[in-house]
Amino acid sequence: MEDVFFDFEQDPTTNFAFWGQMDPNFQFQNQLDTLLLDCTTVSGQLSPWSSFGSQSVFPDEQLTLTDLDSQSPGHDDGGTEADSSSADEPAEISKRRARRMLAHPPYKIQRHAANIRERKRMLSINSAFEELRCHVPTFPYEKRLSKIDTLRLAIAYIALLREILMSGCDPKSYVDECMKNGYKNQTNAIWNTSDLTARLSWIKWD
DNA sequence: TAGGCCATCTGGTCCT
DNA sequence: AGGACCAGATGGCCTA
Repeated sequence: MEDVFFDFEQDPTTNFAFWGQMDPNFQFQNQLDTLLLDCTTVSGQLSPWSSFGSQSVFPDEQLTLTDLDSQSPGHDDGGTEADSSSADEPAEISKRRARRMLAHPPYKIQRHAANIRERKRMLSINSAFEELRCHVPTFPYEKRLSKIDTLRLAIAYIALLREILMSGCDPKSYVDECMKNGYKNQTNAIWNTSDLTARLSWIKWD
């Protein structure tokens, strides 16, 4: 886990992001989400393949996409490629031919629909991460947790909560005790890697 | 400028 | 057959 930025001396008015605050992109993401929902509806109406019937666009061709050179995604959809006559090798010709096939409108429409679905899926994952960030303890002005840090801290937090439950102690005194005595217990290893007790010391337990 | 993080596109695989 | 899920590739942004 990378170092977590935290400076107790830091002026609260500085521009360090606090995870509890609204993500500056949140509003934009919501708008994008709405847009994607609309697009999904539209793309559902489009139904890329149905609009072209059940007949394959490539009746004679079984495209071997894995054989294609990995063109930089999103930068060459195949439609911009010049028909150079310099490459005579059959393999090269086959590749170019395949790229041209991929540039056919039905494929592009289906791909575009898949991209929209994928973006929507990632948005839902990200919103779940946002929700999770709100449930893990952080320092008051700690930098917004990355996804991987959020997951690791959540795991550590759950482990600590389980220990507190098993101990039957008061949570605050349990954390205080851990801070005082250090990490003698091997079972603490799971959660003490995240400075969790230090973070928890900032929680108002009442 | 390098490295971390992230969004996006993409093709393959699995599932319904 | 089509959608969900996944991982790789890529480029942009930000920070030390």
